[in-house]
Amino acid sequence: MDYNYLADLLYPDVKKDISYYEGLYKKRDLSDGAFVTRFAPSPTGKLHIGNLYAAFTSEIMAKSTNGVFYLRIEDTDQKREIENGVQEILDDLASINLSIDEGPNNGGNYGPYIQSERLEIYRTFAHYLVSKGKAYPCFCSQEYIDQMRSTQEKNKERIGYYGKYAKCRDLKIDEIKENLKLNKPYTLRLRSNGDYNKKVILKDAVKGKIEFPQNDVDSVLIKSDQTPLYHFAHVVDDYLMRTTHVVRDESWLSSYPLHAELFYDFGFPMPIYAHIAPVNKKEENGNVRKISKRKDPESRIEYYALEGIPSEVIQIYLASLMDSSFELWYLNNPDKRIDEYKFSFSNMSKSSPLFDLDKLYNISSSYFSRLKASDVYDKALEFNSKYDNEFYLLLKKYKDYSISVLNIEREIPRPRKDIKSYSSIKSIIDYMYDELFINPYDNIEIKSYYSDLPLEYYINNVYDINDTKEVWFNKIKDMCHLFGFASNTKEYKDSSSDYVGSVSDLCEIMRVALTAKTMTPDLYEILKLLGTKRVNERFNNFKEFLNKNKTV
RNA sequence: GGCCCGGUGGUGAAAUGGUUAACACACUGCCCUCUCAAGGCAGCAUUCACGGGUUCAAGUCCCGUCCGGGUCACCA
Repeated sequence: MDYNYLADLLYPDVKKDISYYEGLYKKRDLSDGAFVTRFAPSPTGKLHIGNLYAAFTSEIMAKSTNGVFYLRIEDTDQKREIENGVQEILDDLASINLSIDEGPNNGGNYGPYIQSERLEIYRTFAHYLVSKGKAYPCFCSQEYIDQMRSTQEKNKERIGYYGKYAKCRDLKIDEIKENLKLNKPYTLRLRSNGDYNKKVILKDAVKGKIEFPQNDVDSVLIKSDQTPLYHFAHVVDDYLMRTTHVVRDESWLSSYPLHAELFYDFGFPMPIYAHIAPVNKKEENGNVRKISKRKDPESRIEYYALEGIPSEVIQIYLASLMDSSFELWYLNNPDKRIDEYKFSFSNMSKSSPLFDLDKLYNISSSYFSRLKASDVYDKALEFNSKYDNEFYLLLKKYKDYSISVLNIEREIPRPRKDIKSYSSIKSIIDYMYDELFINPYDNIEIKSYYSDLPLEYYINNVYDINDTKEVWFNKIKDMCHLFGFASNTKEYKDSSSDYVGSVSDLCEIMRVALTAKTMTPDLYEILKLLGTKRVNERFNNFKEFLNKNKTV
């Protein structure tokens, strides 16, 4: 058969040849050891943390080798596509701050980066394959395929379009012409030369050496609607975009033999593959499964936006999932950038990690504790402008004051670690704003030692806003005995029956009066920041509250 | 079912044939402390899925078994 004739018959519109595209998308001029990686999602809905894990892995490997990371949208299946799918992917990636070098919105010399805009390229490459006798049109109906499958299942044979089941493999040119004339829909299939009894070897960057039987299935390359299937598009695109490392989910492992054959047929060099295990999730009942957007709210990207977990934190978490040695390194080098760490595929776990929210929050609170107050303020302002207008306006109105509040026990060697997300800030400092201190004592449990007398004494005889912390606390200790409190906890523990409480209980009265909470940051700092007027007000209000509740 | 991948504490995991199986998160206790958050110290917990074999020596190498997962589309 004259394959050139067949190729022109099937693709009469193809005028260019593959060397045109090879010249157009030249080998990238990068330094030795630079990786070219990509993230190639389909616009079928929001991303989840597992997708992000793959995307981040690709990005960080490129970044840490001074390579290129690009985004390619795989939208060749219109049936599954959703509205705004591309935008959602872009938003999700932006929310964890991945730096995309090339993509639909970033430009680049290897585009288009959306597969539906590359159809002419695919047709040219399909034409090439047909002209080499490596692909052929298949007019088999869905009914035939279904029937073939059930026969194979019944006979316990391997399933697939191969060998004697590949009816269209050896169609005569006249038959093909006849079918085309009748406008019969057809797919383009690979004419496989593989031998199932021979091996093909994958040297995977993560999994190591894996042997498979060779592919001998005449897989569909181009659908009857003329759009390519993943396998075909992957080979063409990753070659033309000069990808050096294909990072993808391990579920692709089993289609490696097909991909290997396609690369071979085209005569293209193969990229290095890194098949990574998907992120899993443990259910309440102990079952482990792949993390899911629907079932696991914390797997959705919006969860982190809503919680106010910084993108850096997510990156640090993903990095430690990728390579647990990173964790130790980062602990010792908290000021370095993530990409300064030398990541390696071979350090990646071969098995699926379990998603661990506790660990993420732990990383988050450490992260927050290292920030400067003004940085926390800026980001908190930004966060609340989206999610909490009331708090946003307060932060904005009392800028310097708010920064001081956020600076309590911060920017010191062992800073507080109570903030774990931007959304948690409000509940930690809300009492510092009169506007949010409304009916504060409603839920206070009045303890036996609560009394307004120490407050009264404190404000009249002790309080001096200019005291240092040490002087202040010594004064507090001194006044303990006047009201039956032990001046230190040891004293109280030794003979608790002699006292109504200890100095910590005395402080608790002040703390509750000022903040309506029993647990807050440093009391001294709070007193200072609230200022004389408000301390007076709050003490008086608390006194009123105590009196009212005593009589009832 | 065929093919492929995986299996070290509750979790992430280190270990490259060589002490008592690191470290981090979580949990528990103690210390420190005006409460909390921290910080310090200690503890809990892995018969390295199971069974054989090789070796002076096995989590590590070999064989078998079991369990979990993936894949076998005109989805990606």
